[in-house]
Amino acid sequence: MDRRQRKTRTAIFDAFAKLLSKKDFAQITVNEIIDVADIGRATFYAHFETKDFLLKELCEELFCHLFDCLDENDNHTHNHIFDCDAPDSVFLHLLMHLQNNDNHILDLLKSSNNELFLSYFKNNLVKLIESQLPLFEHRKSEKLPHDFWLNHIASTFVETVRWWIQNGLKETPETITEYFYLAV
Amino acid sequence: MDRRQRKTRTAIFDAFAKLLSKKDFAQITVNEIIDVADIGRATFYAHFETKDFLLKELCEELFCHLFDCLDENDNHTHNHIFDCDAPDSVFLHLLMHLQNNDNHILDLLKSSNNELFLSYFKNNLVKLIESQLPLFEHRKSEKLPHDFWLNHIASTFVETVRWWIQNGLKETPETITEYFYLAV
DNA sequence: TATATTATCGAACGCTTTGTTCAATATCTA
DNA sequence: TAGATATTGAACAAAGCGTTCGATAATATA
Repeated sequence: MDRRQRKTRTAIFDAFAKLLSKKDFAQITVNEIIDVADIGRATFYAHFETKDFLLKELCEELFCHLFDCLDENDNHTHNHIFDCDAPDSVFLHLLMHLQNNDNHILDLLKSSNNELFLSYFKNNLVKLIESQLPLFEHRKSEKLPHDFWLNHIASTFVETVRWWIQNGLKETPETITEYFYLAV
Repeated sequence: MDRRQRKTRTAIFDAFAKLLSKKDFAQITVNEIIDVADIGRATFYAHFETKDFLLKELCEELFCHLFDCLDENDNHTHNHIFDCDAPDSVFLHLLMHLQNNDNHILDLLKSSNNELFLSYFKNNLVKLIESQLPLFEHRKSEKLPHDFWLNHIASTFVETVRWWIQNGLKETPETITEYFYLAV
């Protein structure tokens, strides 16, 4: 990819994420984005069809890639966000990266747009948890439909994260992981 | 309140709810609303400052009043949505009204705007659950912070409802209530 | 019933945002 | 260096927003 294109694209993403962490998606105008990104109007529309498509691509960049990397990490080893001294729990792993505010995901999850991002977060979590299901087999899971149970675990994790963030991240990732395992 | 005002107000609410059950809030224009409601443009703005305020008032009408009535029902008896042959669980109660599609809430929770309404739903649930907390004291709740536990119960109910609706309401309210109590 | 009050109407207005077009310019690649 | 490609900024039409105002219709009051 052309260096110019790359620079423009990241300038747009950065500006957009900055704005999203401050105000509602609906209130953000294209004019604001191109002002903050410091690019021409026509350039914006050369990259993204609309503001909605920009949002979609940002979410995919942030979450899908994140979880994709997590999957790959099970098999190979190469440098990416999940390549660090591995704690035993993949959930603890996630929380630690959140706490670090990697890719400013935390800022977005704190903002008024958090519902939006939490739903992306949950969708990707479901896939992840499916591969970790054996961890969650107890008395309860026998009496409940499989997909209900799956959804419940993912929801509980997401809502735990929401609670953690809304309360100002006072607890350690380890404590939150414990809460999660206790609740589920 | 003037009969004309009442008629206009409900015409707007009905039109808006109809549109919300079909398409995204962001894609709905004031022109569409006044077309469906069959009222003049100036009339709309005489009732609601903006589309956002209309949404807010609709949500309050739907959820706050609903839960307010539920509270009152504990003490007095008069005719409203929760005045029916009372099942023992207030949650079962809620699910039954959802299934009946009272006030078209179900249509809204099915739509692409469901996140929006589910978050209102949850906010009101938290208050309700606080009054029912003794029901939810088990082993787990002792080891978890009080507000975390409260949030967990409300989230679990909301996510149970979401799952139920997304799967096409195949189960009975009784079964869903059972799932909820098992999960939480 | 007669009168005063109040709500609705619809057309028109200025303003903001959107998404497109185009020719000039800058930057990349081979 | 030459050809290809990306960026730029200005200008444009179209659509939506929220307001204004005089005319008309419905309601409340006496």
